[in-house]
Amino acid sequence: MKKDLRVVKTTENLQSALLHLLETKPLEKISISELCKTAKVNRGTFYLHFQSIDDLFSHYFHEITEDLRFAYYEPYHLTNYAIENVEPHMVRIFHHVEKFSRFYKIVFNRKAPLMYYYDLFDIIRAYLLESIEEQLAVSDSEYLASYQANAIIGMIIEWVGRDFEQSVEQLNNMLIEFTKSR
Amino acid sequence: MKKDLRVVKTTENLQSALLHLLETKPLEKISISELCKTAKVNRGTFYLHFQSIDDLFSHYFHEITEDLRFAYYEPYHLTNYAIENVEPHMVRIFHHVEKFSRFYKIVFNRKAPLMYYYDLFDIIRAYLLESIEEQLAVSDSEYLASYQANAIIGMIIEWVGRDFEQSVEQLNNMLIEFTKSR
DNA sequence: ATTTATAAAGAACAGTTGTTCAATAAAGGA
DNA sequence: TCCTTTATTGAACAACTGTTCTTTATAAAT
Repeated sequence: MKKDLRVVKTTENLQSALLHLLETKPLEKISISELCKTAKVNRGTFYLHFQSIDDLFSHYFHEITEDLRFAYYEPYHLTNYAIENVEPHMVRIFHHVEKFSRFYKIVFNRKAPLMYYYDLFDIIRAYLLESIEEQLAVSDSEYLASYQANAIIGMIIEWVGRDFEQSVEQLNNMLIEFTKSR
Repeated sequence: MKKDLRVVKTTENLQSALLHLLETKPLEKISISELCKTAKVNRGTFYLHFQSIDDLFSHYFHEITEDLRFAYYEPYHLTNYAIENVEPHMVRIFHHVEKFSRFYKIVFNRKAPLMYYYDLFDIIRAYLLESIEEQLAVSDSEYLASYQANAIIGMIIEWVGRDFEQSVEQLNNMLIEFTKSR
């Protein structure tokens, strides 16, 4: 069951129109009308696929996070989930964020909805949950995963707020330091 | 220089109208028109003080977080900032969130803007920053504060997602456990 | 290649948004 | 108390939103 080519075409048009408009103005100032005009898509058609600009961006951002979900998945599995080997895994997270820094500035904007945040959170949390599980009670390890995942995002928030002035290596070294003794 | 009574009156009316409407529908479905109608405030007047429903809620939520900022401030200072005494301080955070659970469900909603999140984040981060500072480089301790503050919020996210099924004591015990060895 | 299914366009609707303006009302200062 | 200042109102505006409907176009299935 493959997708109707017409749907593929319109969603692609909408997506690239969004990227184009993002070069000139912030996400929250892009109206659906304007977007459809630049995408040459009828406004009613937009609502057939998305319910808001945020929803459209969310779909696009989900594609970005696939870079984290899949491209970085294999190398981690090679490390046998040992806690000592969390390091290279986390380097990849910071590297990924830097690679798409333009979009992470949008994701962590005060006016951005939490939906993007949760997309990132869920991925990191799932990674960490795989390397926990053993000794703790189930709900405790779920809380630990959320604790650790969000801690890392805390560093990313700080990083974005400082406009990426630190290097990926510095971020990684700090993370190693922080997880060591607290 | 005290505030104009008319301003106090209208903002109070808008705020209580918002609380009233929140009993019947989610935040994102409340329109400015509807709000102004129930508050008996002219729509143009709304824009004199706020720029959106989110902005109004943000102001209200800021009042809620004062419960965390001030009411819980003194007891913490009495403990001399010792790391061992972070415990009672953190109990207060979870207690505060439970006390205003109705609003924290709104704050952590997928469609809610990050502005509320940052309000909470900044408070917890400021608390933690006070108890760090000593041995680390300045930027490192800022990153550590963000790391730890957001870790705690990670637990809150998990807690809200589970509709507060764990007790404040359980949350606190887990936090003690997590900060001990990682 | 023709038929069938359905996506997209186009047009229309009431309601919302953000803004501006002159007129009015109400608060604060002397 | 009177005067001055300024917050609020009410009305109007174009633009945007969310939705529905019919018609047209285009992909998929046979």
